[in-house]
Amino acid sequence: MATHHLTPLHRAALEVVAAHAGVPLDTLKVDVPPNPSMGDLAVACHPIAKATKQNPMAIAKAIADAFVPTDLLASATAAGPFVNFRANRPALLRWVIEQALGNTLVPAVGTGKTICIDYSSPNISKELAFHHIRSTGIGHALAQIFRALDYQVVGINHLGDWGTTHGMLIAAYQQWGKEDKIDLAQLDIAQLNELYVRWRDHTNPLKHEAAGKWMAAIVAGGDAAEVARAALAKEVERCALATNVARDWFKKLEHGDPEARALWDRFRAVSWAEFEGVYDKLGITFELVRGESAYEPDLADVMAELRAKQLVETSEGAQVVWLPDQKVPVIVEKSDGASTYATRDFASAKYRHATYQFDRSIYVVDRGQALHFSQVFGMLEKAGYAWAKQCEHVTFGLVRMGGKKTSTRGGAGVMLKAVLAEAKARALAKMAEADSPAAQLPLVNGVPLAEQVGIGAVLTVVVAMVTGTESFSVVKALQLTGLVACIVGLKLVH
RNA sequence: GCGCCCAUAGUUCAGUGGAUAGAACACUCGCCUUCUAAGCGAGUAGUCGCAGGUUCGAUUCCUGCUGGGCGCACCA
Repeated sequence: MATHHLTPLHRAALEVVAAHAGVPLDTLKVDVPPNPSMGDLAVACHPIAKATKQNPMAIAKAIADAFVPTDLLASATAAGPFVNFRANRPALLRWVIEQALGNTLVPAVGTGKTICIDYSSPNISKELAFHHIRSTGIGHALAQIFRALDYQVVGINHLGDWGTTHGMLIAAYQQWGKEDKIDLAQLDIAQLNELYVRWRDHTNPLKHEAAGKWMAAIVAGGDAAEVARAALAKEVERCALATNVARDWFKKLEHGDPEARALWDRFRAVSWAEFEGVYDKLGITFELVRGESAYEPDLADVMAELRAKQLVETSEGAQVVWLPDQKVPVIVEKSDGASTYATRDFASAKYRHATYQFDRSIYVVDRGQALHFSQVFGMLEKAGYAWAKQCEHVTFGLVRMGGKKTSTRGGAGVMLKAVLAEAKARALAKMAEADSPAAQLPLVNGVPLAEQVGIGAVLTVVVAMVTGTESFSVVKALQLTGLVACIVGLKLVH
């Protein structure tokens, strides 16, 4: 047990037991008794019993009998193999108040250390879906905690603004933009999102209107099956061609094609304006907003480096890196020569280390990305960077609403804006219904109280649910009881 | 098929190598001079998935099994 973070009270209890038994401090630990009436702190004597081959109950009794009150400890009693201590309340309270006033209640364990935290990192050109609040909220909470511990925190928003997805958007705009009379000057994120979803459907053979009939016919067999099979094959081929069109657009973008670049710039600006509004509402901030595209100039160097270190092989036309104990290699360059996000994350990790000399670099990303991050960290290690061990992937599970996933891939996403609006509306209704005096308070920091309460509740619940199969509902979040109510209350005070 | 994660109260989730495993919601009862709601108080609630192992002691650590989630090369 790390003894350097102990409060004087904990240390005092440990010292009493350790001194009497003649064992080092760090072999013992302090617990809280199951019942407050038993005492404030408990030290178990089992480790001493093990070391000295004595009866733990006898040891505890001997220590309690020999106890002499100290500045901080008022009494000691033996309870089975435990020594239970009661604190000297006035002395303890004085200590707590002094620490609180001096703002030293939280140990400054991070002084002089830098920590990079990658969170939120949404994809440009898609609306912020509800699930984005997980990474955003957890990352921001971690950042605040590390700041309180006196770390220098670099909150990073690694925008997904590069890659084939953006080729898809350009392709979709080329395909439908004109006929739909999409005005680039008036473009909004909903339209971009729609283009994206439409393109994904456009390149998915199973989304063809006749796909259901074909599948049925194939299952039924006979001559009709042959016809259906041919039609499906044709559709698959068309989708493959369309997919290549998107890949080509991304390649053009990577090579600086002016038309591709201009569209991408516009899509990016529209998206960022939208994101900023939401972050503002949530009270989320970043030290660095740097998209994947910013690493594009580094990619050639990364490839050269990986090749120089003889890590790259050609496999099925793509450039790949094999990692130990992995059945599938990491693709660092696609067969058409375009980059992948593994390469870009490799470059961004190097950038972060070069720029901030971080002691830790944390990525707050859902656990579906676990393989990806283990690959990126693995490549860094294989490339000889010792600091790869200081990189960590902080995972969390998917958010479910009503038992369903909230992914945007299929276009059935739940929008973050909608959830926040609902939270606000419900908070407002709740206040009015309870005839609460709070409803009379018009603004807190210029924002309607209901909005603060609603957002606070949603953020708190979303950050609190870290493991397992989460299920979220706004109604639940707004059951302002217990912990949630306390935290929301604190948020309002600040 | 392979890999990673998870399994605790009716539900959603905490938690720990040690003493009686917790909270919220739900449910039941009571209080707030009438009813309802909100509020407050109390109560009921558990084979800690199953089976072995390590240990003085396992819900916690290890192995196997079962059940669920996610991921497995040119999306990010």
